[in-house]
Amino acid sequence: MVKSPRLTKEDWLAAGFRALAADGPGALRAEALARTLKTTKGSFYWHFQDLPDYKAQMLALWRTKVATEVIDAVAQEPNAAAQLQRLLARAAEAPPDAFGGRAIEPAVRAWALTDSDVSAALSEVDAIRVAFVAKLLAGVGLTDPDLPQAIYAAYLGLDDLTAKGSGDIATGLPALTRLLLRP
Amino acid sequence: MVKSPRLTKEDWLAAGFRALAADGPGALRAEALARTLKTTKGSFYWHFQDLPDYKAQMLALWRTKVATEVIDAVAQEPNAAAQLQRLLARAAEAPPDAFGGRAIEPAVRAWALTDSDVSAALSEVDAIRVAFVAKLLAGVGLTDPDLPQAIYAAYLGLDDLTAKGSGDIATGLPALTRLLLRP
DNA sequence: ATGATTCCATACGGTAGCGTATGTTATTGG
DNA sequence: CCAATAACATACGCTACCGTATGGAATCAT
Repeated sequence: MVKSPRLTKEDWLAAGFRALAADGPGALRAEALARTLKTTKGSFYWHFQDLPDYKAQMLALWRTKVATEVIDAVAQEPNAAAQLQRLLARAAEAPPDAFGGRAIEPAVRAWALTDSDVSAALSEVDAIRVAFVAKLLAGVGLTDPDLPQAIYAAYLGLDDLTAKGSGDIATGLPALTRLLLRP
Repeated sequence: MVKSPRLTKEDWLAAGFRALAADGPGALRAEALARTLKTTKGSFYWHFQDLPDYKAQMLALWRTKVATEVIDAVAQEPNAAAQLQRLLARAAEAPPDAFGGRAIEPAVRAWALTDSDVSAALSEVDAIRVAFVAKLLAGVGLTDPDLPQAIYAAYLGLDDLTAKGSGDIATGLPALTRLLLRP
């Protein structure tokens, strides 16, 4: 299954996410991306107006992907307790390295440090996730208003700890799970 | 107290940390830093051999600063329980914006994504801190081997949540404290 | 003071990337 | 098969930065 030599907009965006995950936001350059795609920036500037336009489309794509990603993944579980366990177990897994997976989240967070649009989108995503965790916790009787943020912060921090490629997968969240679900 | 127009190596390094915190690792450029210091890169290349040398010195300085920073801050407390509470309370505070403070930690972590030396130093620092938290937790009878990593991850994640300058200080760790210290 | 040394300014060549302009090939509709 | 258009290649001027080289100013030792 050889790919067509013609590239789509989505090919460029996917390459952007790979570059972002591998080398950070500084790797989002037209000519560098063109080299990895074995083409030239003539293609880039046909599909996109300029770099800001390209980055905005990357951000929009990421934004829609992550909006419901985690929520959908646990929605199949029957009740809040099971959903919560599923969520925390998921957090302890090795992140999938595909685009949109958790592997690029630290890179997006790094990106947000220098781009206010990314920062705003990230704040939205964080708020959505914290609210979701709060709902699950309330379902098992934990109503401390600060707890959802703490749980979500642990989720983010474990991403940080594993993103450095130290090899070993962080195993902290099961410990939190035990702590939370004890009666 | 007007500063001397002559700059020291430390002035350059401090400017680097300000730039890193404000604009990310991509801001560590000789000429850009020179502009903020109202001088020229002639000074930079007198104090430092080149950019890699400069970055290595920044990293070494940060590395020594953070090695004992948090540990010293809580060492004055008499026992493990008090030290633990002090640590978690500290984590919930607004980070000091001075150099070496927690404000630059997300930036250093972003920096680590594209620099393996930074990544290695960060792994060391993480390991030291996790070990310290483990000691404190053991002092209050919590010996779950995964728990220190979870607590530290929450600490990191709260930095992420506040680093975006959303204004409101994260208040999640007190919730974790209550959860941990209940009998 | 003055000579030596430290510190900084300026000019230079080289590289890499941006965005545009324009030419060239590939694909499609009729 | 052949326009028409979509997709890409190439060349260009521009800017920003790197690292060096060298001259000049500030500071210090004696």
